[in-house]
Amino acid sequence: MGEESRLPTTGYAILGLLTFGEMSGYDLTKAAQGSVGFFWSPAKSQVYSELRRLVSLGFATEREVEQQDRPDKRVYRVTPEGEAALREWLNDPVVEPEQIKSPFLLKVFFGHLMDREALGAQVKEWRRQAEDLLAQFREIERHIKGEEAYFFPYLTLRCGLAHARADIRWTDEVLGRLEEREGR
Amino acid sequence: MGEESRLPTTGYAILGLLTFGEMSGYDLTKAAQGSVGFFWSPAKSQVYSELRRLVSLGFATEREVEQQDRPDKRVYRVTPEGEAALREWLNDPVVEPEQIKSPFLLKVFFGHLMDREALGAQVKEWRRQAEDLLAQFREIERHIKGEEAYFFPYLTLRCGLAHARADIRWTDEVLGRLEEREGR
DNA sequence: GTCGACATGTAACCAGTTACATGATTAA
DNA sequence: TTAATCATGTAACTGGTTACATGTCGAC
Repeated sequence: MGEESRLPTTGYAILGLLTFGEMSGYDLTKAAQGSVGFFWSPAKSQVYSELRRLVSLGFATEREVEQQDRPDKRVYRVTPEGEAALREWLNDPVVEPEQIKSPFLLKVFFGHLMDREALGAQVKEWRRQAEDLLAQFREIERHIKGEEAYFFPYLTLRCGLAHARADIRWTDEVLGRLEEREGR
Repeated sequence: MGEESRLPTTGYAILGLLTFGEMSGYDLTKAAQGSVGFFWSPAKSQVYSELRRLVSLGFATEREVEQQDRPDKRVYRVTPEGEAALREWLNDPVVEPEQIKSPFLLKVFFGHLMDREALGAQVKEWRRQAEDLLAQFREIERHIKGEEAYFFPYLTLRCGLAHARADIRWTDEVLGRLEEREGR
């Protein structure tokens, strides 16, 4: 016991989603998109291969479901061992820092090599995207705010909201500084 | 011309850093850590293999430098073609959304499966890390604020500052909500 | 009747990580 | 003299992405 064979994080994400009920790979991919996808988004092929591993480790069970209208599917369910492994990971006190990949910030960093208008346009586009996200988050908030069942997801949503707002304010600051610099 | 053979983003990151001067793979890795590393951090082996590709594409040139005290090294320089490719990428109006991987937020999302104290402790650790980052950013800001040469890097720094502050505020909110919930 | 969205998954590839290798210098 | 850090890089592995495959249903 304590056989610490750390899964890739995607594995835990899947186990976590499976605690909400039996799902197929397709279901999981969809479920992720609308929830944890904002801070953890596995590709679908990744979901499928990870599911195979979870089964082989005894962390999930597989069941074939035949359908008439649609392709047959395999649905998965967490086992007690799977949930134990998940809990162990969750309670592990090590807090990995988040990792960000932002091609856009990279471009800004090298802004001196960009055309003036190209940079301005991209910053504005970035702002638009942040506003889109913010609207999406607000919409979700309307639905889950105050719902005890969504207490923890709501916390992560609040984080998303804070970041989207910070991004919008930042783009305004940048646009201001660029204009001011133009004047010099 | 316009031979659009899109490099992986790491390739552009390296080309960008090389515009500041001739560097070895080791130098590049170090340089990235203190600057673009906050939003784009290639592993060193990735830097080396990408350099090989850049040379083979004619985007960089390689030069052997012998040293007595230390291992010999190969230093790299951008070619005009390399800079052109970089500029093309920079000016391309497509703005890719940033991608975030946050095992921590994933844990919070599944907080209902965590032990009370474990969650609290990890949120506090998260806050600590955000404060560390904030301090680091403030220190960098002291050095580069107002320096025209660092105008664009400074913009990205401002983004980092905004995010670090948002994270700290968010953790405080979370801690508050957790406590309040405890009472119920 | 064709085109896009829903539904389910596999295979091939590549980006990126971890582990390995090696030697010199400095601090304890 | 042993360990840690600087300095430079390669090899082996794996997580994750893109492209491929296939069939149904609804909309136009």
